[in-house]
Amino acid sequence: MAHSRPTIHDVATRAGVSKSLVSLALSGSPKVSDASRKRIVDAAAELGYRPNAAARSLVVRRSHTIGVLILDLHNPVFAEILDGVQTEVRQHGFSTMLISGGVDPALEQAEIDMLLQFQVEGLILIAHRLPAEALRAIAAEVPTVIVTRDDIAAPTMDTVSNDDIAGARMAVDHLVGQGHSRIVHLSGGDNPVSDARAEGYRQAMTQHGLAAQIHVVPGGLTDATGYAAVHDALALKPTALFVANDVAAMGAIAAIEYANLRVPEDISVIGYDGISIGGMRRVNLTTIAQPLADLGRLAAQQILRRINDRSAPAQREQVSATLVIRGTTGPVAVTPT
Amino acid sequence: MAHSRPTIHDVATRAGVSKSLVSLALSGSPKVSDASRKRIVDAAAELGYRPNAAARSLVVRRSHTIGVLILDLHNPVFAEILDGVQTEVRQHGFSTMLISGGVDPALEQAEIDMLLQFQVEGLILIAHRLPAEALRAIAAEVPTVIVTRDDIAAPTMDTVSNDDIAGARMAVDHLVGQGHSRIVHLSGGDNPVSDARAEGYRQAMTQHGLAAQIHVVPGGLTDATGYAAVHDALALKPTALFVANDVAAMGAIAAIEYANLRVPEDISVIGYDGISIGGMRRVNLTTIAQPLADLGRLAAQQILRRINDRSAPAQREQVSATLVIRGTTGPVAVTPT
DNA sequence: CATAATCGTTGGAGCGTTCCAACGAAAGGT
DNA sequence: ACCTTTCGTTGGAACGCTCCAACGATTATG
Repeated sequence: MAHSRPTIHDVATRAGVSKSLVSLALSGSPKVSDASRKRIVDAAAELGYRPNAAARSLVVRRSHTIGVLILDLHNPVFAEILDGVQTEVRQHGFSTMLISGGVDPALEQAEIDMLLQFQVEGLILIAHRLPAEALRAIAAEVPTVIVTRDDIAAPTMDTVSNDDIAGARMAVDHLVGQGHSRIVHLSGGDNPVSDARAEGYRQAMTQHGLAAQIHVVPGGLTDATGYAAVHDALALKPTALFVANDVAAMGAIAAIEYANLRVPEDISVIGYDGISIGGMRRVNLTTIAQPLADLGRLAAQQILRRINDRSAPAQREQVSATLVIRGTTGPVAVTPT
Repeated sequence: MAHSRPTIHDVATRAGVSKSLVSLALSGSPKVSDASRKRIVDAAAELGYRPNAAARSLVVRRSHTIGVLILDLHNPVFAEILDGVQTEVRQHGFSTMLISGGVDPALEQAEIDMLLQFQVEGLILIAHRLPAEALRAIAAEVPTVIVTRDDIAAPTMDTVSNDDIAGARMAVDHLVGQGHSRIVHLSGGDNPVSDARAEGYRQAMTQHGLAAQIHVVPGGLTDATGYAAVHDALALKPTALFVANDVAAMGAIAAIEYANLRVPEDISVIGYDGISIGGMRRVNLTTIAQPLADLGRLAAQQILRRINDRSAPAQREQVSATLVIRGTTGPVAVTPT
């Protein structure tokens, strides 16, 4: 039973040298004789030696780990962002410690505390629910970047997001371009991202002279809430729906079809996010696509930058979303419902 | 600039006690006077003290972290399993360190090495690609549980999986029950899980006296590979397709519809996994559903059990999949294509 | 009243590393 | 022949924490 792992000391005695030399050899120092190096490497291999990262990080005061908080793993958006983070971060010799937050902001704070105890060198928060104040406190302590939100400012906190207002306007523009005017927005509930998208909807509607047609139906960001919100939306007799995100849009489409209406013939639906399943022909969802993996990649780059220079000025990067026209939107019917 | 974090020593001097007492007080020992405890707690709060997990784990020789390796974050199956792992593990005061493996098995091994350097107390491998030998070496060193595979045995390695052969048979049974006989299997490529599902398909076909109809078209586990494999499958003029997993099934359906055939009227399609998006009405995929979150939960329970008793006998838990009939399968057409 | 037990507290050792100052031996320069 | 440099190597301190043995002061026991 290899119950206690071999330490550097075990390797040293086996190779007949001092532990210092083992450390030197294993970190690839040039000032170790070839003979010693070989003996050390062999001894380490025979013993199955693996350096203890906790001990190392204690002395070098670096953990080479960055913490990632994800709101909800079920939403594929976040998995795709995470993937971008992961690949970028790994290339620079860092690991990620992942926490998926719960619904409760207090729990979220506890999770972050735990990450900080592990001495993560940076924090990437993907769609969190923390109050601005708590966020600033965290950012003051450790390099932090927020993904998908940029409404909170702190001197040393970076953000990477897409311009939700602009994206929402693109959605409405597309719908109007297809001849729609009775365009209802299914909101994503009470959070900054959804607020911005609703705001973009209002702006674009107003700009197109459709201020009188503005209707925001409260909903959520999940399949179920999208499904449920359709009932209220249909009462407004829309010809098109702009839904706050793709997942909810898929739920909405289900509900529309359940009500014996066709998409897009009777009602056009456009989502937001650009999750990959939306691109599967089975789903075929028209959407405003964010470059999700890029979002993750950029977040990783920002955090690495700030780790190297903690006092760098706050950077708020924006990526631009693009309209992806697929099968759930079409021209308005000649005889409106 | 709070560049160097306060240590236990800082708290001690501020509270006017020794660092030992601080340690005692903060770990909730009863042998600390109320007066001292209060002073210590206050001092810690004022300083924003946060214990250094690396230092602690060095001395207590426990990291309270378990490592999770995920093959591919893009497949929603894994996210759902991970979610189950996460909630269970957290309840027991553990954290997770997540790595999403690449395509390259060598890279996977490197990732695991890194997890081990961080002194994770256990390893949960969700759909890995490691050779049996490497796996046994790892299991000998640290508690390990494999999710979604049970073909490799090691004395101290647990597995949790569903019975893929039985599940695949259920799929075929369902199709046969709908009158199908020209049932083609789109395989998931060359990996143990896909092999088992193909094997179940063959067994069931044989059992139903359809041995002559057995056709396995090589494919993969992604949307794109499912889409691509349909071309070969259609050449066999099937009335039903059993696809190795849900994601590929969605790709397959897209390809079928692109070929101007209808699902399920012309061709029935059944998948495997039970990912949640399959349940969205927009997708509405008939499938063999694994209890994914349960899979994750069980894996977590096994790892925790083994952490407490490293020499426990290997446990191979199986969960049972269930047939979920939705809209992509139906009775065979009276005039077969 | 002396001794023993209890209480709250403390210094120090040790966890597995890295890194620095310093070592002796060999090689080079004069 | 001596002094200096270079090379390979080493012991020990430090990182921040926990835990143990031991402390003095108070309280209980005989």
